[in-house]
Amino acid sequence: MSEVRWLNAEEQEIWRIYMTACNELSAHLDRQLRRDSGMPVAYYEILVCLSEAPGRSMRMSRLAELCRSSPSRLSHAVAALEKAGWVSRCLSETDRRGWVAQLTDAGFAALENAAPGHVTAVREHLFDVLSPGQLEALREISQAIFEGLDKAGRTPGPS
Amino acid sequence: MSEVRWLNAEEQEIWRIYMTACNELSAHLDRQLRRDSGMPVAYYEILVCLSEAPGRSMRMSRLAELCRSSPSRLSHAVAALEKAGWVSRCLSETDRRGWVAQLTDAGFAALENAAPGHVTAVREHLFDVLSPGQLEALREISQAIFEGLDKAGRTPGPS
DNA sequence: GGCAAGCTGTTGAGAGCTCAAACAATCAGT
DNA sequence: ACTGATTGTTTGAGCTCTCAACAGCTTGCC
Repeated sequence: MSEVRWLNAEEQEIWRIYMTACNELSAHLDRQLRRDSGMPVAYYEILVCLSEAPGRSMRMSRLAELCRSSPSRLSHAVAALEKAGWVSRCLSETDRRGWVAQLTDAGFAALENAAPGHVTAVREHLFDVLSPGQLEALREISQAIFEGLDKAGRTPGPS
Repeated sequence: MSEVRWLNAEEQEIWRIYMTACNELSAHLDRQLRRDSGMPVAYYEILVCLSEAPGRSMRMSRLAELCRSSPSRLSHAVAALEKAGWVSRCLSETDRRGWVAQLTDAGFAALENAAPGHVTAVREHLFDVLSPGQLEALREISQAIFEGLDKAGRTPGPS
């Protein structure tokens, strides 16, 4: 029940520029991918995960875990990808509750078509504007933030 | 027309952890604000901008600029905020094309109610997990990314 | 004055997300 | 086996965002 520790001007600026840069970068990449390949970044990441899996296929639950997606969100997304002909679904043979998503040939082709533009944009707007030291710092910073969230998530704390 | 410069394993890890940390932090704060105060972060930011403006009111176009929002998005958002009774709109007196959004007393009260929890969450998950040196680095990194995007936006370049 | 061009903001359709609810298959305990 | 809890996934409603199209006002120029 202690007093709120408000942000001073400097802290507000850091907070604001951090969120702005990340959001604008996400938005830029999403527009690029939609325009050039007709898919949002979230769908691209699903296809990438599938393409790297053995047999280009994976259980829905495992896929959701890798993509940091809720089961519901993944279910909707895979339904859309199925409609586009990029993914197919079939019942798991070992556990009849489960479904296995598989990348189709058309899906793999779409991914091969989309990847160069996407990777080029990431390199241009992230790796080309930061020094090696800054990249290492960014990794450590991001890990600290992520671990802080993760810990709080597992231990239902104050916020 | 040169070859694509793919990301190596280390670069992929940095890219991935950066996006994940920022997205998870955003999602965490959005859930907190929705749960405790019934508004998404995007709406909270609109209310903050208005609360700091003279007369707690501002032209829609200026507000969109400050919130880094498209005119359309802001228009939808303010319509929702008006429905909630937190914002009111009236025609500009100087330019009859324009509208002025104003924070209502109920909107100011909602903001006062929401701010402590939000700021506490930001402090807990950002400022409390990073050292002063990391915060300064994060500011510089974010500025570099943002300026890189901004420049590319004004000069229609490769991506 | 009159007209084209530009600015300001809204609207509607559609896409993707979240949340809560549902449902079927499995597991653990008796 | 039977029952209840748990797991894996889907579904539907509602919300917010994007994009493209539109409408009203203003400005500059003849």
